[in-house]
Amino acid sequence: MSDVARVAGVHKATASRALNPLTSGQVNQATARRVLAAARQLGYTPNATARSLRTSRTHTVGVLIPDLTNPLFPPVVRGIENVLFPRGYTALVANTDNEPDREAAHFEALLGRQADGFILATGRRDHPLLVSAHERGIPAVLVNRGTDDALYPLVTGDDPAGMTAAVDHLVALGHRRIVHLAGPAGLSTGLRRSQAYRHAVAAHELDARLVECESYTADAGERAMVALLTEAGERPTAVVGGNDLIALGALRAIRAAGLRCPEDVSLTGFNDMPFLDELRPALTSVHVPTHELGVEAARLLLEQIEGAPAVAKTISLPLRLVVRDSTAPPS
Amino acid sequence: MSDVARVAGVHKATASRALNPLTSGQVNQATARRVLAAARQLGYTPNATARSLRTSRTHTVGVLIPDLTNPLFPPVVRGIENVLFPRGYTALVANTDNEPDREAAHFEALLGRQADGFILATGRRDHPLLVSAHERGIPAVLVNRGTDDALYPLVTGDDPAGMTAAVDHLVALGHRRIVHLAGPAGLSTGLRRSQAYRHAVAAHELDARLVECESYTADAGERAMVALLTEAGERPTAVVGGNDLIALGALRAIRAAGLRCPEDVSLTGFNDMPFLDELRPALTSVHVPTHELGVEAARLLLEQIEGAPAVAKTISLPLRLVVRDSTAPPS
DNA sequence: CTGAAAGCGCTTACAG
DNA sequence: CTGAAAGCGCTTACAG
Repeated sequence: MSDVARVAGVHKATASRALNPLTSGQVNQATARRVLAAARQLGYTPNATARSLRTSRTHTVGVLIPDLTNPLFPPVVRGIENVLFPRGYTALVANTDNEPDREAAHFEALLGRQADGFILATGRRDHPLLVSAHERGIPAVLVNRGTDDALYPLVTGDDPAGMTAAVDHLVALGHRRIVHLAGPAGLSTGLRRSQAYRHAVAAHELDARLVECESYTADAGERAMVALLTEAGERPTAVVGGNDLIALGALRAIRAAGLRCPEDVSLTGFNDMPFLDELRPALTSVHVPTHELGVEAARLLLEQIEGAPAVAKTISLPLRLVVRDSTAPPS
Repeated sequence: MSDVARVAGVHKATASRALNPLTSGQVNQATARRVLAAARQLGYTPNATARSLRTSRTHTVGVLIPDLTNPLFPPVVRGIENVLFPRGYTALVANTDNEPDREAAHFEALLGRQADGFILATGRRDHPLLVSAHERGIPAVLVNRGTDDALYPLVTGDDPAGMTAAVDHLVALGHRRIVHLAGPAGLSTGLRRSQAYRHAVAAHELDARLVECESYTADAGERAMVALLTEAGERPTAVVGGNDLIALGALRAIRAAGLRCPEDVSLTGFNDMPFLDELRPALTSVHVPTHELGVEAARLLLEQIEGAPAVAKTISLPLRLVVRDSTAPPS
């Protein structure tokens, strides 16, 4: 920047003002033009590090997700990026694998890099990191998964409505024995969907039957379904997966047991991850607007960074059931 | 840090030396312990911004990918992160959507943030950005897709070997009319795989027949397959997709035409993206070790950042054909 | 409208 | 082994 100032024949303070859109009004138009020209000529790129040190704003936000490899998260991250980038922010994405140590290590690293705020999509319902962040006045927003103590805004899908839509659909098809392969109760989505399932079946005066999976994975879903199929008692005619991966695992177990979907067992997923359409049978699922989740979270975070207080409100985005080929009337 | 120094009763220069593992040897052990204790007590986190300004190293690398939502890239990014994070680096991931303007804008933004280096997985074979980066001595590594001018190291799958394995497999099953639904020739993978396809069929003294798709998407694959099926001449008995998405689109078109896979048309993909196993038929594909690609790229970048020259070598990782249910002898 | 000066929080050659 | 000082590249109150 000193070079730019010299070429333009002004003091570097003036160059700084001319180059910053917010302060360029304080500078004579002709002078500003000269500075801009000099900057272009020299191929000048402002040093964001120096700027940050001076202003104590890095225009950087930390995004903590469990695992980028889970198809739920890439669209969330893109939604976040799409609102952040045009406003001059960049996202530092870190994968925690739902391990508290990794999460804490990344959180510390991001704090050291002076992130202006955080978006957390990580799972546990109980979250010591957040308490200390809140005490320190650090802006943050939660996506998809809440914590028991509401300290920060949460952007999430309307899981109860989505779960109700899935159960109602199965009941309308004529199913009476509808089992829920639930996500871990230690995750807020797992708990919330399980509760919604109980309410939904109760509303139809059906019995709740629920198997908790160890994790939101196909393998866990397969194990749970195998266990369910070897249990005594009448076989269920419909299974509601806690998410799509659990449903995929259940599908494997259904086939391995020599059963057909949807003829013998109807099956629904949750999240509507990509390529469900290409499966045979194409999987009925509850669509979650993941991109919009990211967009809303980024907006709320930006508001906080710009001074709005961290209100622990919840923003629920509507979900919709996408009916495909894995659900049919019981035979 | 001044606070830490005061509490420990030393000058901040000494505190700085004690806190940095590389310089803590220069400090009396007892003094160092006092500083560490003070830092812990105050909950001190070093300000990476200030450090960067002083050392002109941000421990940050820019990762430019086309689209995080393409299942090829998340594992690459995780591989990158897995080597970067333990070494104190973080990745700034940006999506370019293969648009030159977006790419240039992100590149500029990352340069302004003083990224220590770049990993580029973006597509075009011709790349003005890279030329200017190279002139400026900026460390960089390419992943998966190379450029025509070799300026930087490239880490990629051994596409020719993968393509040859796919064609050989189909020939061994008895296929003679094998078509390639190619990726765009403007992308280096598209060109490279097409060439390998031509060589592979020529080696079996078969005619090459190739349809170029507009992009690496299911829709483009579907359009290309529809066009192919409406052409005059003998219908092919096997189709080699330029990637899995193209193959998925081809599968749609095959079905829409009332044909069965693999009975009427055998089909292979490329990349072996997640969940191909769950498709019916499960798709035969060439497995690309995406995580390893990211790991190797990050290693090479770190070497450059630490002073190694940017040698334009190519590192080819082995690929292997995963045979599933979408390929069978012609009927 | 512009300049001169101070300072953001570190690191590191230079003395001692 | 430790301290005092300079400086990384910006921004911004304060004068003029």
